[in-house]
Amino acid sequence: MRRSRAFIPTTKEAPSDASLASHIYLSRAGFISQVASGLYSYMPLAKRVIKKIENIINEEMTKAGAEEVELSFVTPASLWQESGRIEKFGKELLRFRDRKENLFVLGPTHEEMMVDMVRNRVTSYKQLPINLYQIKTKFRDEARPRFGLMRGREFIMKDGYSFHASVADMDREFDAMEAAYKTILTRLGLDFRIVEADSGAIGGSGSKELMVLAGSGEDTIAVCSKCEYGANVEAAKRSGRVTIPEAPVAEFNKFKTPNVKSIEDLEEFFKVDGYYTMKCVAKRAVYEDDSEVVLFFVRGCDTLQEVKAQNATGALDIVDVSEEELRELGLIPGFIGPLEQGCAKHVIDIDLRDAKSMICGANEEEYHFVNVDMSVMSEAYYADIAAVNEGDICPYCNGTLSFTKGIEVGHIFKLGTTYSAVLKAEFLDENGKAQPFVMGTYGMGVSRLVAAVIEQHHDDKGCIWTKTTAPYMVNIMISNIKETPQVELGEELYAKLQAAHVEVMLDDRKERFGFKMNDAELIGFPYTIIIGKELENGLVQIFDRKTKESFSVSKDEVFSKIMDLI
RNA sequence: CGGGGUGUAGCUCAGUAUGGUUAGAGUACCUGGUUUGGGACCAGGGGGCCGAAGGUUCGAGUCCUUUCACCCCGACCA
Repeated sequence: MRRSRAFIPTTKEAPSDASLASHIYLSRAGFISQVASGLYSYMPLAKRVIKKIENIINEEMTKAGAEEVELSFVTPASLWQESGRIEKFGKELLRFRDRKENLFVLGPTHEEMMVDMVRNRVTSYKQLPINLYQIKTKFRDEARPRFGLMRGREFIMKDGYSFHASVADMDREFDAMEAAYKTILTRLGLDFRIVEADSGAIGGSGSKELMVLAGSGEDTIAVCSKCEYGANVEAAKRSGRVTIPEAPVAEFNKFKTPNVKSIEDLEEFFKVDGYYTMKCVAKRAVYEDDSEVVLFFVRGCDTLQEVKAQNATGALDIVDVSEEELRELGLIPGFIGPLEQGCAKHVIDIDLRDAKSMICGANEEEYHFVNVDMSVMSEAYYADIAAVNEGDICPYCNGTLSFTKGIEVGHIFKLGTTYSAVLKAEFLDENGKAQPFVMGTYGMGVSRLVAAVIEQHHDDKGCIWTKTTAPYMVNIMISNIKETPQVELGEELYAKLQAAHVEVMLDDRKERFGFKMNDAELIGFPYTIIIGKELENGLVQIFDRKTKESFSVSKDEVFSKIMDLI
């Protein structure tokens, strides 16, 4: 492509509302154009990058035995009513009616559509397994879209669904998809981690997220210093802590503790480590038809992980409760403990099972119990509800956990029969018995990947595309188009590289050197061939965007040199 | 969905407290000229329903009411 003919509207200034590097540079370099909140148009450069990513996904999916399909974007609301998700998704589903007043939904994900396509067509275990995927625009009417392509309302996603006759076969496919996703992200040139994730209300026996590591990521993930373990903090586990403080020595007793309400007060009052105190976090668990107050107990040095807490109760949502509500139930905020207290349901963190030497509220104004032995509460409901801390011990080895930020670019689920059962998608097994399909689902955010590449690969000058994602591999810059020899060499190289199937841009604009260089750095071509002053000595320069270094080569060798580099 | 903020030239923004000729700057764009290794310089030029609707007033970008859009924090995000 000739730069003089290309539609690449670069600007010196970023949109005032852009804060993330990917948003700023993709806007400034003329990749994307915002049209409304969470809606972006892809200009030529972005379109090229998207195609590259899609091609890599297609290649790896094909290798893994998956078949590409395309489901309609507009989906009948009746399918969503059938699965029950029309309520669950709520306002995120954009609904509208056609001229015949039939209700439709813009597809935010396509489990229902895919199941609908397969059910009654695949009817025997002999036809299984199958794995179908598509790469398509999705629409979720997010309450608050933000960060450019990172969290748009309309976005491109690869979504795949596999159908199996057994859980074991689904597990096999799940592992194969994980491996394929690993290959895809590696080929894209990304530094990533596959982590264990919260499966959420949708259930299923397991899920993993693919996290591109970047400081600007919205998710916090815990990673092990020694082994491969990584998990979203919403799901991270631990096996304990490195050092356990010395236990306080005391007899079981009820102590008067005036004005000692917070954990800090307790630690100060008894001169004891927070490890031996018990914190109560009261929440209201909201279910489909009713709600109740639930008391969550964790060690004073821990914090409640709300996603885990929600999962432990099976609630649809958990919300804060006021002190007044607690008092109405007969609870005394600041002095709530698990002993001798039956006002509300308890969930106790597993780390407190059989804990000794604990201090907890006595459910009486200004009193705490000391030297509590939790083994007396062995019948209580224990669950993993505490957030892991940096420095906690890995659940699989003796390494320690540390936190890092990640961008979720993929999520793979073992769905099981969640959808097939409710949508009555069944096959006949070897015994002629009807069984719902066992399913897996595999998502990857294509447009989010575009942003993720830049979040991980940029500098203060602009984008630094990896070789497999770059919209053009080589940029030929003619420093001064009034110098005929420069133009001639530029044209010659341009023709030669095109003939060699290299994606090449020829910057033939009547602009000054500095202007064109800044432009090239902003766009982020991996290599720029600078044809300029040194041509008098038979030399041109090759500029490497990643290292920002350039070196001279003779004009006769530049073609073979660039072919070596790419 | 709660709280806050902003809408003026393609873009980034002044101007609005205290209403007053023809609404400004930088940048981008067009013309001509000089430049040509890190976003050049000079001269000339085009470009605005001041988000929208209604109101107050002799007079509204500015004051009042309504509304829409966009952004930020939070909640939400299988």
